[in-house]
Amino acid sequence: MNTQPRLTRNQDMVFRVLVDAKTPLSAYTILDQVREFGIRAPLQIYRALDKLQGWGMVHRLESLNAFIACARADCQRHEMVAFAICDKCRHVSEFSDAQVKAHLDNWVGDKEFLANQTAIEIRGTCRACAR
Amino acid sequence: MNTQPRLTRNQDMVFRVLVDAKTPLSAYTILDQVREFGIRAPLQIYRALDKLQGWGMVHRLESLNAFIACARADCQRHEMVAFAICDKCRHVSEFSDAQVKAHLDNWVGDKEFLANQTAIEIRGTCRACAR
DNA sequence: ATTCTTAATGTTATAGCATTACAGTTTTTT
DNA sequence: AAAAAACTGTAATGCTATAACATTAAGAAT
Ligand SMILES: [Zn+2]
Ligand SMILES: [Zn+2]
Ligand SMILES: [Zn+2]
Ligand SMILES: [Zn+2]
Repeated sequence: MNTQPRLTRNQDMVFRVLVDAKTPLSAYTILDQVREFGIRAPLQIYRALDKLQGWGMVHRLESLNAFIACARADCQRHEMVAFAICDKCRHVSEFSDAQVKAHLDNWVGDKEFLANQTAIEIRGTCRACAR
Repeated sequence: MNTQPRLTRNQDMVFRVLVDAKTPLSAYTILDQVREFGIRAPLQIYRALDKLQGWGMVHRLESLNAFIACARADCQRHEMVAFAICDKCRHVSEFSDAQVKAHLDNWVGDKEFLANQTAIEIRGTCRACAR
């Protein structure tokens, strides 16, 4: 998507909260953590998140209605990314798999479907939580 | 998941609405369509949807917060299913791809992640809407 | 520097999605 | 018949997201 400029004050606050978090956060949880810095409304969070997502710095986890900082260096490059989400501890592993991407691209190509964005989210239990 | 018994009154009403629909419906849209039959509260819809999902008769589209009747004969079998969702007309194509499943199984196997459920949702534009 | 233009911010209100808690009923099993 | 399990009804509440509008800040053009 668009290339990333210098972050504004709100964008920077939201991004920092997500980077520090060990688990995905909802927009309202982020809001709670930046209230002390003068942000008061959900919309301020959602606007910052929209920008950060556009720059590949943050991902939205559709099955959680939550957001997480990108775990990779430069995420707008690999464009199809998958998440393994632990339902016990909420740890999230981000990865990309070229072969999965190839197969899905293949399918949508056959159907002449124009793909914009793909969400792959695996819910389960991580190794640590499985003991 | 569990094998499907005879549907109760509420489950049957909700399922029929979804089967008749041409696009995914939110729980509240379903509610609107069954109010005339005496259902009044969202929870009655969500309870029916939970059961129907467990039996593989209905899928939840995470990126839409909406639900759709399964397009396949016996969906609890193939357990990893993907959706291509048109953002213009909301048409949804359900498909499964053994190779995608194999690659993702491979990844979670390496990480010793115990997968329960996988959501794959491709958002974009269908052939008809692309002209 | 001043105007023009675009992007970001602040605020309130509202819309949309989902669950908790509790009480009652029906169905199935023993 | 009694006990257990599944399903239903209802009200209240909580969480997630956007619409609408006014204001301010930042960048480009003259
Ligand atoms: Zn990423
Ligand atoms: Zn875990
Ligand atoms: Zn299905
Ligand atoms: Zn379409």
